[in-house]
Amino acid sequence: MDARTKILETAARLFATHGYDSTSLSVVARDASVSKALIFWHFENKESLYEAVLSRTIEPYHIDMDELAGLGAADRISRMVDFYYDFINENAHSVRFFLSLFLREDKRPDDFFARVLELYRHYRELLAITLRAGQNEGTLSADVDPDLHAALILSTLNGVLVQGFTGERDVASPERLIRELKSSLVDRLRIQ
Amino acid sequence: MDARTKILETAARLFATHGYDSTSLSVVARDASVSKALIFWHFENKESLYEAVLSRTIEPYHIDMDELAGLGAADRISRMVDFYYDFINENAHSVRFFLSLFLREDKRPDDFFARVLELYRHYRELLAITLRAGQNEGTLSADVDPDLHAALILSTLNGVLVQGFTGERDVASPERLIRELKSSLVDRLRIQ
DNA sequence: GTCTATATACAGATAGAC
DNA sequence: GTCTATCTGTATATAGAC
Repeated sequence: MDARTKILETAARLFATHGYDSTSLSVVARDASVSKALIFWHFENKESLYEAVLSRTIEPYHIDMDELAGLGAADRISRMVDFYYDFINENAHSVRFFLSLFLREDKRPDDFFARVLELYRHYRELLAITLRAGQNEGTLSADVDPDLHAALILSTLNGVLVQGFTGERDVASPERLIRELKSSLVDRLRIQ
Repeated sequence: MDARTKILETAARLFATHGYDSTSLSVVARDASVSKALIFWHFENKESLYEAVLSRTIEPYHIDMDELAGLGAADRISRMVDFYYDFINENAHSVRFFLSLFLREDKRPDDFFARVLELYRHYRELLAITLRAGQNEGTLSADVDPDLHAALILSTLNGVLVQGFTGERDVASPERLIRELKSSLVDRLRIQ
């Protein structure tokens, strides 16, 4: 691996765990086994390095809802819930990082946040569209507002993932919570 | 207001918005209109100031579930949901701050986190107890696990508050989400 | 209790050799 | 591309006058 990549990976790990200000370039250099000066040769300054790290981090984020064809609306939603949960698990470190950035008022590079929010909205719209389709087909109960209920499902998913991040899992594992979510917020809408 | 209190309040605001490392004592001193040296006279060092701030922040946190007597189980749960939501709104700044601390791996003073987690568990237990009581009375459906369902309600509440923090409220306001939460996760359990 | 002045360490960033 | 040596600013923290 070349030095530039080594720097990026090391910085990504440190930024994500300690934050921007608490991560000194001296430590990045030491952990990446390069000199501080080399960081400034590859990146204009600390902020540029940070942006390069965010850019790399967000790169694999995408929504790809294939293999949903042929399923009923409720099953499609159920799969979408699993998709979201798997995505969070696969990207746990960076998702946690982005969430912590959202909660801080400073150091929020708007470009990246816009992209994350866009993916988020897109996913919510897919949920809402699927709910509405199920209602129109007559396979899902019509007594919920599709947009509102989609937002609730997403909020619950976020709550479950936050729960996972805080390490509070004595009562209910994330997996059990996801099953209960599906049971209470998806399966109850099914019309036989 | 005495200087010590002024320092504590200024530091609380700055720590909460910018975090520990990004908050310099020079800025705290300037915003509190005191000298840097005075901070060190009142507090041993920056970390002590931080702990004093956390201690003050957490002080008003408590769970006080009065005026629930006489209500049926479902209404009690509904009130508890409102209680949680109101609590978050009243303490939005500090709750947001604590949540962001939970997501970082460093600077987690364990004493305070233990206290916050204890309140959290206590609230969840109150929910679970009330659910179980309703099932035993026959006013709530018995086809959910009380502990698991209580955890799900709490996860959803947390998701709604995170949603509020991220500023994503175009589709659904927190208030509408809370109403949908009650409708889907509480009212559906009612047995007439 | 509160201040000014200062010590000390380390941050981000640059110069210049190789 | 990569290094060592160094500059400059600012951070935490202390000394000592009032």
